[in-house]
Amino acid sequence: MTSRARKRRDTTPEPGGRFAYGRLERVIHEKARLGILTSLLGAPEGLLFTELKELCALTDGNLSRHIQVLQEAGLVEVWKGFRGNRPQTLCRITAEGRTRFEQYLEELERVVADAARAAEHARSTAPPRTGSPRWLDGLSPA
Amino acid sequence: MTSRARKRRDTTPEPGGRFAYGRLERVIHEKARLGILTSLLGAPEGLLFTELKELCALTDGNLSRHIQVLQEAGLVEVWKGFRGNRPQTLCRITAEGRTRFEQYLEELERVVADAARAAEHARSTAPPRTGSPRWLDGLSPA
DNA sequence: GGATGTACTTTACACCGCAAAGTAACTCCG
DNA sequence: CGGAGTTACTTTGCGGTGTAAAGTACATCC
Repeated sequence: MTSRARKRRDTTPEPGGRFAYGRLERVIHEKARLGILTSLLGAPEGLLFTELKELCALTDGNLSRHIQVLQEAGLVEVWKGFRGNRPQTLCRITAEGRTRFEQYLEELERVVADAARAAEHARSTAPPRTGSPRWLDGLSPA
Repeated sequence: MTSRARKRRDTTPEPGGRFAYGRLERVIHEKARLGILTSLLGAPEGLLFTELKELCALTDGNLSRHIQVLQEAGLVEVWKGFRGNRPQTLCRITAEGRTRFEQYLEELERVVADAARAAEHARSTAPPRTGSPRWLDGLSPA
């Protein structure tokens, strides 16, 4: 049932693939942003720019940019105001942000579980292999 | 104890930070590569290019590039040879690759655990908040 | 023999994380 | 008062990179 009449070359992968992890949203799947979202998940009342900066050990510019991205993606809301006379930015995860992050986390758990299963499987079937595989005709190490 | 004599501006974050996740290696922390490494973890004897392509639902070019990156990082070995008269590429995770990936996975578990804790904490303390936070003087939604 | 398929590699580019520099307003000190 | 330093950010610049598209080389089918 491979469709006939593909005009030009088309290497589009069939969806699926046991280890494709398509649900790992790009916007979320990022070191720094993972930290930010995790922090915010635990603080429904929101966190200040400075608090986030500390928690995630980010530079100002870095954090600024990531917040902007998360905001544009609709994952967080940003409130700008003043505390006394200094500017203060408050970030809060949105309802949508929470659900999307939770979906992402489910997929992450799947990664961890798959890896654990894989490691287990490998350990139980074959002793850790070294040396060259011999079932290839002409073989070269790189 | 903040060091005196910082000549110019320096926003370098102190290492640490509860949600910094510094152990999430860049090379590994990538959707596609996560799939590849997980696949390889479960197959100590290695996997063929085509098998990986299927498993991870990647295009040829894409997979080629990622394998190259992983190889340059020392995480996988690549063997090139022929099966019959067609070229066949075999990838195998290296010993170092396995340990680095396992370290990465530990950090990933930490992310998941932290997020779970955060969600739990949020649920138990405050009812999900909506509306504007009122403890900022001049507030504006964006 | 050329059209199509397999098994890749190479190229091209748009996007993006991150550090450094910039802005603006306040505070401290001599 | 002035300027040096701090806070709380935003903007800019650039080097790195994921991905689609095109390219290569060989084999097979009609």
